[in-house]
Amino acid sequence: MVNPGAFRGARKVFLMGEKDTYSQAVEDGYVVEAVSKIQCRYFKRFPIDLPEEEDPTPEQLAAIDDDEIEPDFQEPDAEKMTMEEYVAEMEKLGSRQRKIAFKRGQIKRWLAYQHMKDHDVDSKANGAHNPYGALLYKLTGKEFVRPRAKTACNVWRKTQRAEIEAKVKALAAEKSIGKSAEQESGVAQKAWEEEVSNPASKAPQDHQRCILGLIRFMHPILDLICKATGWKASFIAGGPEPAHEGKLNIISVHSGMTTGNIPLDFSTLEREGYKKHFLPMYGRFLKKCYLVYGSYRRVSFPCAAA
DNA sequence: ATCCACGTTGTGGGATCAAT
DNA sequence: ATTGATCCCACAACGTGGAT
Repeated sequence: MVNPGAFRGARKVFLMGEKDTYSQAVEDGYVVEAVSKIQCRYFKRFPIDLPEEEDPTPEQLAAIDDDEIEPDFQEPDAEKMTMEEYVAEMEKLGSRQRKIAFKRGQIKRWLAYQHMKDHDVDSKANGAHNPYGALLYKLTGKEFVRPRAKTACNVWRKTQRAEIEAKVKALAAEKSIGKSAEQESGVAQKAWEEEVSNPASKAPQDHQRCILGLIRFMHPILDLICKATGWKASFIAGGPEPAHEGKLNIISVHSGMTTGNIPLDFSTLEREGYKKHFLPMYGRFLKKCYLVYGSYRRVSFPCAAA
């Protein structure tokens, strides 16, 4: 047996059942909210005070009402007990809260790990490492940042500016500032600047990386175009693929569906004609683009990526 | 006995956020 | 640019069955 994992029995069964909800949330971009919801549902079924090795009965689980309002956990009342009792109660409350926080972390990690395993996610292709990051930055000219919420600390320190300023000045006078951090960030900064300002890489590996990420990159943009214009949008792209000895390939992405019970996108609705006429038309065009090299099959990418 | 393969867990430290 | 708080990821460590 391998490591049995943090969740077993009914707990594991429950979490397994939440995997789809989680994947949907990843796709639609509301992971944080979904995880919180799953955590709530988990604690409804498996209260933090229920021993780990103990499962609720199926009847108990079936009786759970997720919409039922959670009662607040009672804070100990200092007036109704001795100091020692109060301290003990507060410690109990604290340890219970730590336990909850830890369990929430476990649930979050478990869901992330399972999702990664099921969907074969390449973390390097996401987020900051997205090969389209630099391109997107160039296309839009600037980042599109969402408005930021205020933290309690930031609100508080507005009222303390004078004191903070004075203390900081006193401290800064005592300590000399190290150079190593400066150097370290200088290197990263240079790499970033190069990535943003340099022309797109011509290396076959980089082309292949971008080809593989094309759908993931284009789909959200097409969806946004549909929303912004009220139109339907399709995207078509093609050319030699380094990973297939430079053979021509066509990728198309469609956004927007027909009305009706079973909504269909452009290529699905017009499947026959799309395959018979549309793709060959585009293929003929591509062949004329790459024939310049003599044979589009061989010459375009002599050092095909592995 | 010892090493290897593997699925999983926990965490240190870097990245990011939200503000000035 | 700079800050502290928070978030997140890569990776080390773990547990255990199977191979040698």
